[in-house]
Amino acid sequence: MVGLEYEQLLPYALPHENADKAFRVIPGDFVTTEDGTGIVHIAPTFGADDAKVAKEAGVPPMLVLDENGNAVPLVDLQGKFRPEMGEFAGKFVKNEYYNKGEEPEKSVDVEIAIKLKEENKAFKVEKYEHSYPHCWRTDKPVLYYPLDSWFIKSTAAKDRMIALNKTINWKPESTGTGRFGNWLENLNDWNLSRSRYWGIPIPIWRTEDGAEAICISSVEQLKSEIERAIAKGLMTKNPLANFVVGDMSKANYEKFDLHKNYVDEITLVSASGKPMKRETDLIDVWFDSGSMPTAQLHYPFENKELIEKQKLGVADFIAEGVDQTRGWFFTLHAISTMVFDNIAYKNVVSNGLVLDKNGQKMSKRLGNAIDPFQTLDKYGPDATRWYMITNAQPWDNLKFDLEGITEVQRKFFGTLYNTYGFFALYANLDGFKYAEEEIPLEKRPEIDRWIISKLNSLIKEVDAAYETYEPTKAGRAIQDFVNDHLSNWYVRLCRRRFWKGDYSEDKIAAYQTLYTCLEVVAQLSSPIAPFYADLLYTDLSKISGKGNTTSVHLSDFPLANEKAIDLDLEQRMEIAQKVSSMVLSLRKKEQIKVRQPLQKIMVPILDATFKRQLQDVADLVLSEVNVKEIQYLEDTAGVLVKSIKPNFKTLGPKYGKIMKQIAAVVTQFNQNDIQNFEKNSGAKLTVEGEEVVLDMNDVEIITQDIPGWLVATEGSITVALDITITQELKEEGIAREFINRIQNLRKDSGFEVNDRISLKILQHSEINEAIIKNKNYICSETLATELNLVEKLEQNNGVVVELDENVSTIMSVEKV
RNA sequence: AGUCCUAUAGCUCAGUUGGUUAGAGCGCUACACUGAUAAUGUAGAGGUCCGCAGUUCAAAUCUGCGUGGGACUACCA
Repeated sequence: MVGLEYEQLLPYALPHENADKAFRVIPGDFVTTEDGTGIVHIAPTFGADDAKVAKEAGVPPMLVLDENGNAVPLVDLQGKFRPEMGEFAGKFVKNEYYNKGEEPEKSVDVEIAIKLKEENKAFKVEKYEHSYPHCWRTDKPVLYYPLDSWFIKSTAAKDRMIALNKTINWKPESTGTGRFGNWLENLNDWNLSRSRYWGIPIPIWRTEDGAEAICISSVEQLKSEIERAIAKGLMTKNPLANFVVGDMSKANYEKFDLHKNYVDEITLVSASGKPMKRETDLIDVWFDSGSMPTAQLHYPFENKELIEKQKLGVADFIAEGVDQTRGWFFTLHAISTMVFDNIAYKNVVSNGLVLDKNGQKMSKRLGNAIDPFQTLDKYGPDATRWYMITNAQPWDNLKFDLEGITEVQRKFFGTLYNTYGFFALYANLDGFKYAEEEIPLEKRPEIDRWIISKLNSLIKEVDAAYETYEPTKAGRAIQDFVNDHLSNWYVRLCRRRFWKGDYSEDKIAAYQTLYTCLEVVAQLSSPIAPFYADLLYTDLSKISGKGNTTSVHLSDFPLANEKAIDLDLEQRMEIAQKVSSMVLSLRKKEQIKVRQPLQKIMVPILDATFKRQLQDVADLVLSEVNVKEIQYLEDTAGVLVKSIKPNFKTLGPKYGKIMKQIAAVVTQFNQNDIQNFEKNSGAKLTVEGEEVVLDMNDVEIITQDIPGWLVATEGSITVALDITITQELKEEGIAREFINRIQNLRKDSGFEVNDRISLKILQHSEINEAIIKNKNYICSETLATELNLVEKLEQNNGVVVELDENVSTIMSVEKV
C-alpha cells in the first residue's frame, strides 16, 4: 500500500509547501498490525515520531501561512482552531480548555467524528482514552506544539561524555552504566529554550530576518553593545551606565537587573546596522544547576586559576534523587564535559525515593505524607537519620515507617545510652578519669582483649564502608557491635568487675576498655548521628581530657590497630557464646534455673584447635551458665553417637552426575562405617559401577548424641549437661536464692550500692545448712558484715521471703 | 513502548564464587534475671525465597518469559 494516495478527509486547508506530496501512505516502523487496521493517520506538526517519518518520506507538515506570512499549525497558541478550519474555527481542541461551565456539550472530537460518519468517511468510531500527559497543576491535558527553540549541540560531545562517565563512581553502579549510560548513548541535542517568565534570559539578540545575531557573554560586553546601539540612535540611554567594568563587588552587580522584563527593552545593533531584538525565551533552569559549581565562583570572570588549574569545580561527592538522571546529574556532566573536558563529580549517589510505609508515593492528596519537621521534633534528627540510613540502602526506595524510628530509638540509642549509663554510674563512684597509665592489652583479661579486637575489626569495617559510600553497611555494623557484642556480651559478663571489690588493676582495665569502646563508637557514629555522638563523646572526653574536648567532629577518625585484632580470639568467643546459649537452652528444657549451680558440662572435641579455643574461654562459659566444670570428651571407643554428611561442595565437582547416589550411600553409614571412615581418614566406595574415593574433606562428621546425657547440638558443636543436683549444689543454690532476696531488700530499702549491712535470718530446717556452709559467700556478695541465724524474728521486724514454693522464712536487713 | 531498580517470615531487611537445616531485628507466645531495672537475657512458633520454564549432579542465587511495585524517557491508534 505504500505510495498510495488518498483524498484529504477534512479539506479545510492545504500545507503551504509541497501540498502535492501530502496525503500518501508512507511506512513507519512504530505502527504495528496488532492494533487497529495497521494504518495510522499521522500529525507531523504535533508528534516527534510522526514528524520524523513524514520528513523521511517527504510529506510536508500541515502548516499554513498566517496574517504575517509565518508558517503556523492549524491550532493557535491558545489551543483553538484557526480561521481556516471552517465550522470548527475558534473552538478549543479540548473541552478541558474552556472555562468552567462554558464548554460545549459536544467536544470538537465528537463533532469531527459525527461529521465523518455523516459523510460516510468513518468505518467505525470508538472512544479511546489516551494516556495523555496532563498538567501537574491544572490537571488539563497537555497539547504538544511545535515551537522554535535554541539547542546546545550536546551530541557533538557525546563520545567524551560517555568516556568521562566511565571514570565516575556511581552508587549504585547500575544507574551509571544502565540508566545514565543508556541516556548518554541515545543523547539528543539539549533544548535550552523555555517559555517561562522567571529565569535567565537567553542572551541572544537577532535581526528581524534572523540573518544576523549576537550572543552576549558578559555584562561588560552587553554594556558596550548598548553603547553602540545608542550611537546608532536605537536606544536613548544605557541601563548599565552605572556598572563599573572590572569591579566584581556585589554592589556593582546590583545596580541593574538582568531579568527578562528589563533586558527585553534592550535593542542592539547588528554589524550591518540593523536593530536586533532579544530572543524571547529563557534558559532551561537545569542550565543554572549544571553550571552552579563554577558559576557560584563567578567563573570565568574570577577564580580562573582555582577552577582551571586546581579543578575546584569538581565535586568529590554529590547525592540526589535517582529521578535527576536527566536533570542535575546530566547537566552537571554535560556542562563540565563541554566547557572543561572534565567530570563535574567523582562520586555520585543517586538515592531512591522515600515512600510511605506501604510502598506508595507520599502525596498530600492521599494524606500519606509525613511532615518532616514534626518528625524531627518528635523523634529527633539522629534517630530519624539513623533509621533512614540503616533501614535501606540510600539508592533503594525507603518505606518510611515512624515505628521504625521508635525501634531505632529503643534498640540502638537506648542500648548505647544504657551502656554509657552503666559505665558512668560506676566510673563516677570510683572516680575513674582515665588518669592511670594505659594498661597494656596483654595485661588485660581475655574478654577485654576480645572486645578491643572486635572494636578494631569494627573500625576497619566501618571505615571501608564509608570509604565506598556504603553508609548503610557502616550503620548496621555499628549497631550490631553495640547491641550484640558490647552490651549483650561484654557489659553483661563484666558487670561484677565494675562494682565488685577495690579499685584494682582489673577494674581499671574494665573501665579503660569500656571507655575506649564508647569513645570509638561515638566517633564512628558521628556522621550518621552527629548530635548524639557529639554529646556522648564530649561527656567522655571532658572528664578524661583525652581526644578533642570540644567536639567529636573535630576529633580524628579512629584508625584500626591491626595488632589488637586477634581473629582466633574472636573465634573462640563465638564458641563461648554458642556453647553458653546451648547450655542455657538445655537448662530451660529441664526447667533448672540459672541460679541453681550444676556440676559439669561435657563437650566432644572435634580437633586440637577447637579444644584449645574452648579451654581458653571455659571460665567465661562456666560462670555464664553457672556450672562448675567442663569435661572434654575425646572419642573413645564409640561412646559418642556420630552422624555423617556428604560435603557437596567438594564432591560436586568430582562426581557431578552420581552425586545423589553417593549422598544416599554416605547418609546410610552406620556407627561402624563412620568409625572406620575416621580411622582410615577416608573410604572407597563403588557407586553406579564407578569407584569413588572419599577423604575427610569430603564429609562432615559431627557428634549427634552422648547416650545417657542431656544433649544439644548446633552446627558442629555438641554439648551435654549433667543435671544431677547433689545436696551440696542444692545448698549453694539456696544460698544464691538468698543473695538474690537480700539484694532486692537492699534496693527496696533504698541502700546505696556500697552500704554495709547486718543480716538476721529466722532459722528453717530446709535452709540452715545451706546458710551456714555458704555464710562467707553470702556475706561477701551482699556486703554483710554479720549474718546471724536466729531462733526468733518477728514479722514486723523483718520481711517474709519465699525461697521455694513451700519454703519461706523471715529476714531482716539493717544498715551498719 | 524502551531503559533501570525491586520482590526472601505478619513487618523491615541480610543471604559471599550456585552446595543440601535460608538468617537477623521488630512483632507475637512462653520463660528467666533483678547491683544496667522505665534496663537485660533465653527459648518457641512463623517460609510456595513473586510465578512459569530452562541450564546444572545441585538454583533464593545463573538464563529466558511473565506478574506486582517504583523511577525516568518517549510515544500513543
